[in-house]
Amino acid sequence: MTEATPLDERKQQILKAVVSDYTVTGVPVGSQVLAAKYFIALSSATIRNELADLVGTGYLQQPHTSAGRVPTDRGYRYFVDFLMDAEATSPAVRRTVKQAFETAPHSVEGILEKAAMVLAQVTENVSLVTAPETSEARIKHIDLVSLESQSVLIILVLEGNLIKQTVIRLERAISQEDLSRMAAMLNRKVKGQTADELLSRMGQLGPDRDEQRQILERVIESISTHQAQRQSVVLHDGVRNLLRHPEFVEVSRLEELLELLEQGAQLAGILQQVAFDKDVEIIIGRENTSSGLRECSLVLTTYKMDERVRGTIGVIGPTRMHYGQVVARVRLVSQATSELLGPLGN
Amino acid sequence: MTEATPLDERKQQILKAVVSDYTVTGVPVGSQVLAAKYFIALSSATIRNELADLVGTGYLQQPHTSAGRVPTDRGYRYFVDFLMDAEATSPAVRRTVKQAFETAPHSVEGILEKAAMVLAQVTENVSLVTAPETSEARIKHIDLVSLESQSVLIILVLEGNLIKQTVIRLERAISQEDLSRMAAMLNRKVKGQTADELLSRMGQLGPDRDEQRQILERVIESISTHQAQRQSVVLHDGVRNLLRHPEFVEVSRLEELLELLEQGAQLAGILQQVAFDKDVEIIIGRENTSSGLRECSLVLTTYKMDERVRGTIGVIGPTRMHYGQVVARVRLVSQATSELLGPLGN
DNA sequence: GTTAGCACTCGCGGATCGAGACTGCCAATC
DNA sequence: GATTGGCAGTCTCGATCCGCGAGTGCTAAC
Repeated sequence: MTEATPLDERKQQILKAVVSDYTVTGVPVGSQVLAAKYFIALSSATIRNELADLVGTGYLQQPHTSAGRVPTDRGYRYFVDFLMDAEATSPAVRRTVKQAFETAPHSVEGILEKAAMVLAQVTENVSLVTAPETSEARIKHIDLVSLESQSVLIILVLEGNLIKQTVIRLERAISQEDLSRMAAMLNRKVKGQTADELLSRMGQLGPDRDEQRQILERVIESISTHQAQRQSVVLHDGVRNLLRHPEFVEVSRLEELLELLEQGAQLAGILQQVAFDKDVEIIIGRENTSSGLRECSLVLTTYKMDERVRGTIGVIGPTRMHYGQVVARVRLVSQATSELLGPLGN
Repeated sequence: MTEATPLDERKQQILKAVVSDYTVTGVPVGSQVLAAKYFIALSSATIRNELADLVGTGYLQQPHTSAGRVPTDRGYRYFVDFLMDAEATSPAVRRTVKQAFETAPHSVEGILEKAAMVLAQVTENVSLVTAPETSEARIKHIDLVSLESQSVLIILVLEGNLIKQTVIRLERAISQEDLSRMAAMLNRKVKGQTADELLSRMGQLGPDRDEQRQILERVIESISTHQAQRQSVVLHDGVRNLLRHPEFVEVSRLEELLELLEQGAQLAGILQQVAFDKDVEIIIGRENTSSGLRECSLVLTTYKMDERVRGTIGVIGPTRMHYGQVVARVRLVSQATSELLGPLGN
């Protein structure tokens, strides 16, 4: 592309009109349509001149010589950065979101699943939600259950009623009574701390308490490995929505995207890089490092729990999407999710 | 269709050849191909006569006058009932399955997720797995965790380390110490019983133990509602595999199917009807009651846990699938899953 | 700077056509 | 009576062609 060119007012308005029209019709926008629908004071010839400039500076492109204009990634970028109107979400959408969350269970996972579902529904795209960071989540409760022989099931309740489980094998069999006593003791020591804190205080348990120490080590390990596992999983919903978009009649694009979604790891990497301080982050087309997302855009934000940012939530769709609306709805669902997760924090 | 016509040996062989060839090539099979590849002793004219008969009796059809023959649903049915060879699974596939399960966690959910994943992989179709029946699952452990104010988190460990959680609100606040005592008591009473059994013995807790009774009621309720919820969810994986099948270049078919998968309830109904006594059940094309599955086949079997049948596992794919291979692989994964779930039973 | 006019380009959809693949049928053959 | 070779007929598929319409770029006039 060429260097950043400041656009004069009229060029901005024309770019805005092209993006707006194209996102709803899906058809390349011609000079006559623009003159008739958006710029009655101007002739199509004038607009043609401006369009030619916008093509020259890389904000627009033509699929072929005698077609209308289509925004480039750069055009979309300019649009979302400077031209996009702040849109209010309609009452119908707010109601949909509210109702969806009313039936959500009292657990982080349940709420996030609902969030993914309703976000896909209201944006008509694929929703993405990362699992929350747990390494600094406070431990609420620990329980030990005796299984057969020397196996013990460790149940860990974290903030947000997030439950983790691991099975460990001990060197000798321990009765359920002993395990319960041990669990009670662990609870007193451990409650309200994070895995990180625990790790640094491991020394306080003397070497005499061998089994307790062993279990505690596994508890910490369980938190962090679960963390690693979960981070490569991205909840998503609404793949069927993509099929309605004409850009996916070619199945090959869909295939790349599905691969990304079903394996998850690469996608998780992208979502993790979302700046936690920004409001809503938009990644357009080739701005994506992943080639499968060449013609897709991501609209991402974060959700909070207990006043801290804990994960990413957003949508993925074709670059030709109604950014204003999608941004508003992603923000809405993110806020609703955070509100719902809040009271689970303690 | 016409009445059931017994097929003579040669017609059977021809039907078998048509199905076999069509499932691998995807192209309607002509008389010359059949004569050259499968029946060198016969002329194409003879085969044409036979083919015409098979069309007349409804086992085959022609897409148009000058095309080869394609099996009808009835043809596939005859094939899988009488003609299909028992196929052995290749060592490579066995290894894939084994390796996949080696990294599975020690919980029902984790194992079933892995099963869905690997089944999709080895059959190159979409895998389906229902959650296990829990109404007659034995309770292993109960734990009560005090949340803020009067809320209590009930954690329930069932057979197979299946964990369920619910939050309830009590009429008065109870300390964690009291809750722990109550949990210990509940554990003694409840351990090893099923929800059904508990329900019938509710009377044994006197009315004086009001809170205990209330909690117990919620425990039972939690098992059964979770049951209802879970039953409308069908684990699945491998949607991307479908895109490789030429029958899904038309996106509309895919859309119907995705809708079925993402909502789940209807599909769950179908899967539940799988006869638990049969080995592998195959449902072909229009034999499906659901219109979205008109051109799909299901290959289903069950998995066991603790010697009892607990759920359904299988795949969904286009009617044109390699039934012999798919059946063998579904069976393999089902057995591996059952073996892995077995030791979790106690 | 704006505009009307005009020649030009190009994609799209429909029509046409020939090649190729199979079939069904008939008459000859075993 | 079953089987077979031959042959005319049918139909799809892909390539090609063509005209329409949409839209452009350019030029000259305002």
